[in-house]
Amino acid sequence: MTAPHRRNERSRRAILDAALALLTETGYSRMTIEAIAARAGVGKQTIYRWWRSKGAVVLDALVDGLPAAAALPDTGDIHADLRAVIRATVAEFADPHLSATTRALTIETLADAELAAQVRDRLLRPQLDQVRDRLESARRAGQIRDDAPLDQVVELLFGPIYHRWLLRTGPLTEPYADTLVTLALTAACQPTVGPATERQPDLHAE
Amino acid sequence: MTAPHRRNERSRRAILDAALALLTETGYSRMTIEAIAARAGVGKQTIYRWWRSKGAVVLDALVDGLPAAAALPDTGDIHADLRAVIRATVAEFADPHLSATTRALTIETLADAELAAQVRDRLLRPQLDQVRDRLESARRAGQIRDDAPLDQVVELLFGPIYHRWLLRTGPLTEPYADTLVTLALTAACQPTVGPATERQPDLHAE
Amino acid sequence: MTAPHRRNERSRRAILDAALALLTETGYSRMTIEAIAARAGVGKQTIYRWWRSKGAVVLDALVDGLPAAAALPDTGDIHADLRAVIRATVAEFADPHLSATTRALTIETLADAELAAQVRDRLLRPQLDQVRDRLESARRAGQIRDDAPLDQVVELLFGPIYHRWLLRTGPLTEPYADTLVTLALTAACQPTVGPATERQPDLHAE
Amino acid sequence: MTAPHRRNERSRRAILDAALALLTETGYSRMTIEAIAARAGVGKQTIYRWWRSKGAVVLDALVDGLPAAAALPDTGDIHADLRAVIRATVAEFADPHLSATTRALTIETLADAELAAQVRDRLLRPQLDQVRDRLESARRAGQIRDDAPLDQVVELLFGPIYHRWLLRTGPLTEPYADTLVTLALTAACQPTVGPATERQPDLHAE
DNA sequence: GGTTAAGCGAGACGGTACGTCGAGTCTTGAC
DNA sequence: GTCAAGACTCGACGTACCGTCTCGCTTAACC
Repeated sequence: MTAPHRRNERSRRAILDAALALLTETGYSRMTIEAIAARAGVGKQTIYRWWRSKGAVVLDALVDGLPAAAALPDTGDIHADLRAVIRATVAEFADPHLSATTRALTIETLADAELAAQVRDRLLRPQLDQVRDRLESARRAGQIRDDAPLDQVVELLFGPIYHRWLLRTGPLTEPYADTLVTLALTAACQPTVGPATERQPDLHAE
Repeated sequence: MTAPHRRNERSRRAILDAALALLTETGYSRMTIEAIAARAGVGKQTIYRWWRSKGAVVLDALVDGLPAAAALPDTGDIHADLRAVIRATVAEFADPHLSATTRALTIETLADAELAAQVRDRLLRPQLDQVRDRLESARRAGQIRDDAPLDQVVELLFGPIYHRWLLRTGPLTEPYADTLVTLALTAACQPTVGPATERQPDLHAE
Repeated sequence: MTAPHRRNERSRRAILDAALALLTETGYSRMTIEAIAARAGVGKQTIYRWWRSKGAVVLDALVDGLPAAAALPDTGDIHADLRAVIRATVAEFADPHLSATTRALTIETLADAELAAQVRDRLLRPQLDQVRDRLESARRAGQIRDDAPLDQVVELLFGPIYHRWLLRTGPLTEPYADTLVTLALTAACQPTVGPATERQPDLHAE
Repeated sequence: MTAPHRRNERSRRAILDAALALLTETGYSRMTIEAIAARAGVGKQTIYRWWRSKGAVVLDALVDGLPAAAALPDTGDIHADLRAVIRATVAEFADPHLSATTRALTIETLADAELAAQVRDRLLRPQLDQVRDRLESARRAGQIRDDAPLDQVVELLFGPIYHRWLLRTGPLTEPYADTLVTLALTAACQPTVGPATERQPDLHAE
């Protein structure tokens, strides 16, 4: 691979900025590499040299514009803490503007496994891990079952949101968020019903 | 709209067949209207005359090849019944071949709200409703809480599967399916934890 | 090949006109297919569909704009008649504008044998044949040697002009033209000097 | 200009060799500066620093590989001496390999007047001058007319060859060469026909 | 003999044009 | 009026080279 120290930082910035601007102005699918290059005052080749696809550029642009993930607040009240973050997440997905970008990027990931991994690890994992960490702290505090599969509880929270957003099967509102948190926590706190199931491997075990 | 009684059934079939074939052969995103027309031995116009987009053709092709949804078996054991259907669903998503098609359609869904509604109502809703109906029967049998929000419980089952499939955050296995069913049923059966939340409107109330 | 009756005459004309215009405005080498298409209000594909190269378009444009070759005037005075046509030819090559186009097309023919044949047969041969015909008439009138190789005499007239034009070894003026005609006719009229040479085959013999 | 004493001879050689190799391998028009640089293991800038264009490089490469021009043999028989050199010239143009190179350089010549002058003076003039010198000697020996325009006689010999080669209007054979010599010498030896023409300035008069 | 500016390889850069692809529209004749 | 066929305009694709521009490194000339 090319030594990255030769890379022109000014161009890199211009491209990411242009991508972000076009993303909000014209939407992902109507945005073209050619337009990004023109807007950034850059040759197309310079984009192709450093990124594999439109999706990769947008991903970089988004990650680049994101604040570093801080830990979730831990008030000691797991229910309240989760409600806050899930409400925020639901609101984000409900916002047509933010939603459009996510939607667009999701499309790209469906067709490009490499990109999907990047999106997952650089954009989403941090958010999921925040919640997981908060749940772990709650478990240590005895607020949720010892054998609760934390990863799946996290998915219990985010999965339905994605589902509803993706398939538009219902509104994304605050009461919805609250019910969701309650359901997930009930599943995580109460003793399980039904036959015992094999313990799921913890994806985060080191 | 053009009167459909003039429509050439032979062409319609050829187009849907070609679409299905190309879908599995070349994948959704590399498949073009032009290719469908060529493969079907049909003028491009004939496709544009009857369908709004590539996604619409594919949707028709898929729905066309699908069996009508029958009701889920009801053995009286809600846990066992759900486990069966969720295991099947997880297996379907884990299968690379079936998964490719779903993936394809999901892409289009993301970019086209009109199509999304069609996919949701013609392809997915029947499946979700089967599960919802089974849950309703369980509620009547007193096996789950009276005030459990059935729609959200359904999403508690399917959301995480979509999420894990979409983001590839973990394997889609049988034990995973079983744990998922247990968690969802726990949430639906056990008394809720945390503060009371506003009752969600039932999406199916008439 | 595609049935030509489907071809859009309006586009064809627009392309040839645009090519001719650009040829005189910007010169051959700075003229691009893209510019022709834009100027003609035509998709690039339409040019690529019907022509193999820029040179082919220009050739068509030139041939298209040319009057049908009439026979040279025959006053009975071969010397005067040739002087007229050779003076005109020399003037044409001396004109920077006309010359530029010829020069450009010649470049193209050097790299493309197919095109070269077209240029030779459709653009140049008619002109050469006019002169040859006039020489033949002079031979019949007993004004030049019976065994004079007419094709080579024609080349004796045009070859040096091309040479001088191509290599810029000297000015292209009227006196030059006149001397050239005199030399060529001397070669054609006077008895040959030196050892007898094998009779060259007449390229036009039927 | 940059002081040439700093110039890296190894690079110069590598570039000229690479140019010559690519010329015969891929042909002039498909050969690029980038390819020459890559092949020579040299930075592009090193080429641009010392040559103005692709043609200039090729010219240098060709001149570099050429023997110095010696005087033509002078047996006293002007016809025999010319026949020898013209036969050789015709053979050279008939050879597809040598011809390709000439063709290549001629292309560039057409588009670049500065280069044309170089080619003319460094490559062609020596050859033409050899013939001219031989003719001059013949004139002194009384073998050709006193007032014969030697420059134009030279062109009478070479022009038709170029013409036939360029336009591919006929074969380049020995008998053709011989006829050509006879015609040119007839024009130069015999009294002129037709009206007297203004004496052409001798291009070589000092 | 050490310093220093040049030439050097490498290759990124902003550009221009390439030739191709597919979109969606339009036209032609056959049925 | 629908169909197969396919030409049309349009716009973007990803690539190839252009000629210019740094970057460090090497090297030869002049102190």
